[in-house]
Amino acid sequence: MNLKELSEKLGLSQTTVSRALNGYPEVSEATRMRVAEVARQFNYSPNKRAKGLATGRAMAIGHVIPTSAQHEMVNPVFGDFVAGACEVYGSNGYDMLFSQVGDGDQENAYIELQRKGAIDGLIIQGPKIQDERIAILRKVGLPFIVHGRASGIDVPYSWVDVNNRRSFQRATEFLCDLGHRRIALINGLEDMDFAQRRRAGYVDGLKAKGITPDAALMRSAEMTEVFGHHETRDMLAMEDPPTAILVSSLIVAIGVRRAIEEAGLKMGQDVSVITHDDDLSYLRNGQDVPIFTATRSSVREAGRIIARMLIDQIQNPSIAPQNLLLEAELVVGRSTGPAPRT
Amino acid sequence: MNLKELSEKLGLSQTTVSRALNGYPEVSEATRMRVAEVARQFNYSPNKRAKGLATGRAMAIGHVIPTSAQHEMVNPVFGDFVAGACEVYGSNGYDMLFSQVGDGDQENAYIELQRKGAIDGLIIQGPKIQDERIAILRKVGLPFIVHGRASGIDVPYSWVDVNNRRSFQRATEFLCDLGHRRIALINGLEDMDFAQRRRAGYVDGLKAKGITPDAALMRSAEMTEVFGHHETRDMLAMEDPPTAILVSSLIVAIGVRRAIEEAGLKMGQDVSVITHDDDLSYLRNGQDVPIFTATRSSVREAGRIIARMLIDQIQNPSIAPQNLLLEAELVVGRSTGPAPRT
DNA sequence: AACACTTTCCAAAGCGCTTTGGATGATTTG
DNA sequence: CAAATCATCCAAAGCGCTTTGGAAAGTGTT
Repeated sequence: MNLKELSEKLGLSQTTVSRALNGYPEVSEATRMRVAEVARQFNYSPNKRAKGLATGRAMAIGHVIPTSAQHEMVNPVFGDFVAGACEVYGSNGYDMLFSQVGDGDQENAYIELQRKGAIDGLIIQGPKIQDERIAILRKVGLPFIVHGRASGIDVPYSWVDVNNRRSFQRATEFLCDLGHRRIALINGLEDMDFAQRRRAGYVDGLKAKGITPDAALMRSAEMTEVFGHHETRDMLAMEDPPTAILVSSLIVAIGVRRAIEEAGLKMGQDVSVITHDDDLSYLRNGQDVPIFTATRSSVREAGRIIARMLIDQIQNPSIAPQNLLLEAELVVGRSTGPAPRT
Repeated sequence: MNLKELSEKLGLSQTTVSRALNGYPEVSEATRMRVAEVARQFNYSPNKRAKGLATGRAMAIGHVIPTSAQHEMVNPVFGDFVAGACEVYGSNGYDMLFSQVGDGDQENAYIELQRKGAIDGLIIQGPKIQDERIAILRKVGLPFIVHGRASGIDVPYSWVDVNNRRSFQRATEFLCDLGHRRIALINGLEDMDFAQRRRAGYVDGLKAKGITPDAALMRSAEMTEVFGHHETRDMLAMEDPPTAILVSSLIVAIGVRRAIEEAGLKMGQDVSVITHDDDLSYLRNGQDVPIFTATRSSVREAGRIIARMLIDQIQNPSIAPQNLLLEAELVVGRSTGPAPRT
């Protein structure tokens, strides 16, 4: 059943049927009702490709996945983010489209995406320092919003980010106030913008309390459980081991905890841990009482916020770039305690 | 730059240019080269919507997300699966499209999806017992493959599944052979097909060893860390607590482990644990030595396999439904040991 | 009754591509 | 040398929708 057949069935022109269905005022309420009724009855719904071709809008929002070795999607944080965005897309009639793109020539990839007309806008995740995608997209003219920020990019662009620097500074100072002096940082990959900011916050916090940062206590890599375990075991074996560890993700923190326990120590007593918590649905930080003291900020909610912002921007292209800095809350759990006496 | 402009620039007809670009034989190699060169130079790429409209193919594969309370995407297993599929889609020119669909009338949703022509086929995840989606899709005529199976559906359809029953039976017998008699099962939601099969395997395993299943030792819910922790704490407080626990997911197992340790017990000594391990990239089961004894089967690889199968089916619609049963391997880690003497 | 508005509807063009059914000229064949 | 064949190319129709620019019918005004 297509428009033509439907209109024949109704004894109306395609124009009128189309207008009736899309809520244009040039059609009487009576015929609109009739059209709607018959359309429902025959299970008519317009062909998306044809509609897209005619209107120039795809009703889809893109997420580009670089073909790197470590696929972005496997990151559980990604899943929650995308779930949040998808909720908003869905209720606004947008679909979500992932396309895999060789990391080689990003530039052409975006131009092509624009040309192909498969999407109306896109979200950039995991911005790096000096991320080149921003300049490319500004040139290409596709609406986009960055989840995070890219240090070193001065041109205006829309972003939504968590105040990583402040939250890690607070967490660091919190640990200092508990008497800790040897505080480690297990960070994400340091070419990622958020990781840089977290480190800056951590260093600021230490300095504010008169502690000199120690490079041996700063680790960074892809945020896996195994990584957290490995680095913690390594550091606990040092002659001057840390008494507290600041961790970038709950998944990593689980590895940290495993290493602490394997060493026969007790978390929150012998070693304090604060982690960032993205409030993942499948990996809650405890139920009532938080397991870990954490800087918490729901990434799923961030997904919702960004999706809404992007849809706004698509529907109203003249809008100026918007920015939003979310504050993480510091929730105190049972993984922190006063520094042990030596 | 569209086809018309490009063909004018080349002094050729749209027909010829289109054919040159799509590899048809009716065009000389010389002009084909020329066309390709100029197309690259002007960064031409065909409009996807127009192409789709003309060819009737969308070059996109759908994943439908029901708008339930618990969003499917937040499941890390989902992320890995989808990443695997996306790799294969990408290298075959397909995009991946998620659409949110009210759980209310699934039937109409699929008919609409077909009608809208936004996708060429789809993957069904998380099949339930007697899953109605299969019948609907067969009727609608969209190619699809089920990740998992749906008990109670007898008509032929394509699926790829892990032999959940056998792997859980093996795991159960493995525990029995270690002397355990009180073996608990912490399962996923039991309206999910895989959960049913795992339970059946578990019960079979017990019976094969002459043990009567105890309903008090079988728990099931959404597979979160908190759930694993909660149920384990609950069961360890029983007067006749289990000495071994079979767990449905690594995430749940992490909660189980937390509860065991909180109770002052030692995993692999006081309480043995076997978990299913989907081999998630961000949540590896240890590095060299596995932490948990586990039934392992990479869900990411499953994603790749299914994607390939689906693309086959799309390109060759006359193909008969295909089925593939993957075997999980039982890897022995440090979470299991002989039953403690009482 | 003649006029100007509204209201309600329609025919046809256009979105950018593929594909059918020739047309044209070059090459081979009897 | 005329006829048949082949290699290249093209004009135009069509995919299913929206939207422009009217036309026809109904309403109210003088």
